[in-house]
Amino acid sequence: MGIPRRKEQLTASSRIYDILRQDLVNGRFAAGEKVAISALKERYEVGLSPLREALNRLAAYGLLIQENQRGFRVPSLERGELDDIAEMRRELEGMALERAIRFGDAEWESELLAAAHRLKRADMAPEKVDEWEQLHARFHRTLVAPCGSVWLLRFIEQLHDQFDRYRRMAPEAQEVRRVLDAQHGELVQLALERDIKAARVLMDDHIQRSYEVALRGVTVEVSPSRPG
Amino acid sequence: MGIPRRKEQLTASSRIYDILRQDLVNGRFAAGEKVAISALKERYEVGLSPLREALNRLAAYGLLIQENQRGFRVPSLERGELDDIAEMRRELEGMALERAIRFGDAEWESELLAAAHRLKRADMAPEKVDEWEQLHARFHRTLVAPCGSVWLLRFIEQLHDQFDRYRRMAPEAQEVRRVLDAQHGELVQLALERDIKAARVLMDDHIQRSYEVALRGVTVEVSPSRPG
DNA sequence: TGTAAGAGAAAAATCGATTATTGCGGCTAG
DNA sequence: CTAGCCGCAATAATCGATTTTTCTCTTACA
Repeated sequence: MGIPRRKEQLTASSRIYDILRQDLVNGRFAAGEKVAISALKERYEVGLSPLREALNRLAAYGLLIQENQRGFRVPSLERGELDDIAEMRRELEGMALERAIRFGDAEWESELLAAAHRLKRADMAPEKVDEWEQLHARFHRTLVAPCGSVWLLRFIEQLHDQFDRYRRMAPEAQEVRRVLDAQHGELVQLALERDIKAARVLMDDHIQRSYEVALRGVTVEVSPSRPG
Repeated sequence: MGIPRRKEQLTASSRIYDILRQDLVNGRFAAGEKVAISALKERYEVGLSPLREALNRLAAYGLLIQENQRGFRVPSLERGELDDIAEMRRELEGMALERAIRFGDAEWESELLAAAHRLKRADMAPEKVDEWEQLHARFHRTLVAPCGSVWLLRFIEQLHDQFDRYRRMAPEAQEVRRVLDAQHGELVQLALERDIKAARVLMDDHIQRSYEVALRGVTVEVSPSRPG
């Protein structure tokens, strides 16, 4: 099955880009930290050129901050920025969901059910959290996929990556997590019923609750010893 | 006046990035064309490393398409994509304008009047068109600047660059141009009056008319000899 | 006449070394 | 003391050369 296309030969740049993007989103770099290029070079066993190309891409994407003549930094976590990201997620994902429900066909319904099922079944044990995150991201992508705008999808993806940096820094919130997981199922339900209005309301609530979880990662950051 | 900040020392990468971005937006590369890296190297008198870093950034930004192991291409101009870009501009700039009118202060009003005036006074002679484009972009930026969301502004900027690629490819449309220019003044008027609803309607119309101009650049592309 | 294989050229990607800039310490003049 | 300046070490940026992959053209064979 599938087109017998030539095997997609990845470059070192693209490989390291994917890895770094994951690691940044998953909070494996301290927020605000300076990126030591030569350290990364060893840590990921890659040459300078592909590494720098990957860093340049990540900066253009918004997961790193580039300062001329002084390299790259991991963006710090700011409450104001999280507010902005969450607000934009509400706006754009709401818009996309509405369109997806309007345009999505039977094939979409199947994929949506499948994605939701896989996510529900997935193990959330600490060592399998990366896998769960993949399925979670995929579910949300599937939900809005048939919205008809590649640019809208692109922006949403970008915002998701930004948002997840905050969420993954925050402490676990089991009670809220249960509610959020249940909402995934409800979103599918409303999508299949083509209830645009209710779906938007639920999506808003879903993002709002996620936001409140993510927020705990920011406010906790304030050190009690330093008044800054 | 201004903070006595250290002089921002540009890197070769950043310099070439700015230049290429301009040239891409202004249509100085044929749509769909393959980017010959070594040709650019000579054309812009820059080394391979900074050039490649700039190209990587541009691809992440969406002004180039990167294909592993076979370099970079200039995106082709597709009607469907222009539709998407224009639609998103309407949505996002409408949203941003509404917020800007709500949050903008007196300082904003001054800057807006100034930007509109500079644009109106600007010469549109063919050899000064780059300057006019700068002022035009700046006017639209100023209009939505106080919307309160850096991400929204970022997306709008990106869409503007995409949109302008199409618009600058299209043949001149003097009559429509006059209407569009007049609308700039009317937008300022409505912004100062804080008439959110009317401003959004006008912005929608403004983008729609610009879209229709830009569209002429796409449909003309179709060769009469080939029926595809 | 069509298809596949392969050599050689062209282009992309990467490496290793070099150059330029910044950041930090100590030193000195006021 | 403290502000400012020098020089050194660390780091970022860039260069030139090399390796790897793709592209193109030719030839062989069915």
